[in-house]
Amino acid sequence: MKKERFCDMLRELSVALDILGEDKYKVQAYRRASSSIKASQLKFELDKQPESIRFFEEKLVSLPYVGKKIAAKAIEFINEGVFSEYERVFSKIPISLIELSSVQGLGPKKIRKLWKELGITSFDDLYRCLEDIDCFDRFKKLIGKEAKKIKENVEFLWTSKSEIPAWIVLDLLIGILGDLPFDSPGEGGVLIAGELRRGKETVSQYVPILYTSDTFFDSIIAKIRSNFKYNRLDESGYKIAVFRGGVKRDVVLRFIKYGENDRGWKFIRYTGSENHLLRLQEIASCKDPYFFSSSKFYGLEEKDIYNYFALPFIPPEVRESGEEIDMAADGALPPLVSIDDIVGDFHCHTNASDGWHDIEEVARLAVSKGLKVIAITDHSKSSFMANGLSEDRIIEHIKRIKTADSKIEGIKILAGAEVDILPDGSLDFGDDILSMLDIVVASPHFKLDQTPHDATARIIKAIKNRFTDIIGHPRGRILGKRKGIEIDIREIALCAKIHNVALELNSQWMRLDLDSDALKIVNEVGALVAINSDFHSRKDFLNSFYGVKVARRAMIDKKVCINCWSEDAVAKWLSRKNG
DNA sequence: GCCGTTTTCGGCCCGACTGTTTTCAGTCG
Repeated sequence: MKKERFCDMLRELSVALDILGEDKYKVQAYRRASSSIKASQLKFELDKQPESIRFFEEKLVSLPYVGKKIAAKAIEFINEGVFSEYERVFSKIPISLIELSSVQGLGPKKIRKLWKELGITSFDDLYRCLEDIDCFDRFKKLIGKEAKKIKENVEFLWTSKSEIPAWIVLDLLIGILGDLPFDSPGEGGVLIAGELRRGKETVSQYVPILYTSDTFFDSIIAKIRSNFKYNRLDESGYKIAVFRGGVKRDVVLRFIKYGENDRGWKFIRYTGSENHLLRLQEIASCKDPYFFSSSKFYGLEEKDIYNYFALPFIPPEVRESGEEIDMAADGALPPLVSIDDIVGDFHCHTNASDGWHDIEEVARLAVSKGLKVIAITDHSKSSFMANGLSEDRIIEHIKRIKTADSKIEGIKILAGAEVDILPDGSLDFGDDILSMLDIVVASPHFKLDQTPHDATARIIKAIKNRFTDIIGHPRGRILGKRKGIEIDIREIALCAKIHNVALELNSQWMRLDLDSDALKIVNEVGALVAINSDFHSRKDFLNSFYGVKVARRAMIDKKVCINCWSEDAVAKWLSRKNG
């Protein structure tokens, strides 16, 4: 958790220096160092021996983009909990100003203007200003014609403020618990319930956490107190202010104790959803609000309680509208994909574009995660920012992938690319290059403000390209930041089905794109689905577990999920374009 | 601030878009 905090601080520093008008390469250096340390395996633990400090410093400096100065800041941070450069900069600039950088259309220059000339120092300030006629007038004078668009973006963020992207809470909980127990209780009997257990992509600020052990609970609280500056315990739970993701969010961890006898119903009660619980009560013809705590459920496990209602166990992810209960009663719940079924990952980046590891490192990590087939899919040339590969570079890259494939045992490595879908729907590489690739993930990355009609036509055209195998993150949304394109998902799913193209559920926690509602439509139509990690760095193979939860919400069957297929089945599917 | 050297300082992923300041600054991906 210390490491994550330090990386966040470097990133905050980078944004602050940008607003203050510092050299842009210095700004970039802090940002890169933050990502580099985050992607590393380095642990932020240090005893005070000079030996171990020197060893730690050597490790830090060996990381890309980390030099002596940032290493010194890290050591200062570990010893003091903060570093002087951070304090120096944030004595000049309010920390809450950082929030404004998550508004689309506001860069460092405009943020500086808003701060210096309108006295706006936080996202809430900005929202209030835009709602006020006089203040909005001054805002328009300052910003010019883009003012209206920025106002829309602020309102989008404001309305989505009560919906916290799940990843922000997941990151927080990993920091506190070290693990994410959803299915069965972890250390101290801890089980994360609520919307996160149900795999929702955005959640409310209240996170129910169940536990049995008082000593473990005490250790968690001690950890929160020592590690979070902005926290407070009140009757609703432990409130922690999280700055991650730009806008400040209050997350409230509600700790609920359970024992041997009330475990079953508490798991059900605190997992929800409300509609699911109401439907269960309807079945029992009971209006008593304390229904679930009644003695008839004492000593029963979750599954036993469902049996009491003559139902099979209902997976948490599908407990939503209440209709799932009737489906379960009819035996109509399909077998759902599970994380253990995932043996393939068809969207992985290396340091040839914007990933952090080379081909062999990625493959070895994949082997250690139990994967049997992966696709290396670095960016194509139009993704300049991501160091996308030119035609010459991708040809060389394909050769390197083939070499790695022959060298590394226990996994099939496909030579692929994540090829940009250009605004008109054509792909960023010509047929000569596309035909050399084992697998093509076609994804939209820019010009994401098209009309629904144009955006749908763009994706449809990409599906119809005979070399396309998967449409990557079809909407291009970033949770809590960018809406992405609006597309006619039914039309796209129908087209994908005809052309035997898979639609991706990109499991990057900031994307989760397609979302579960869209996937329900894909499922109805019967098109193929790919649950991919969009691997960039070491921790990213973890992404898929939450992606799988989102897929389970949509009741995706493992038969249509290409990540569950054997190597032979994948090869057969990919060979269709040779016919 | 980092890197890679022609070892001590210059270069650092960059093209498209937008609006307006009509020649470029600001932002995005």
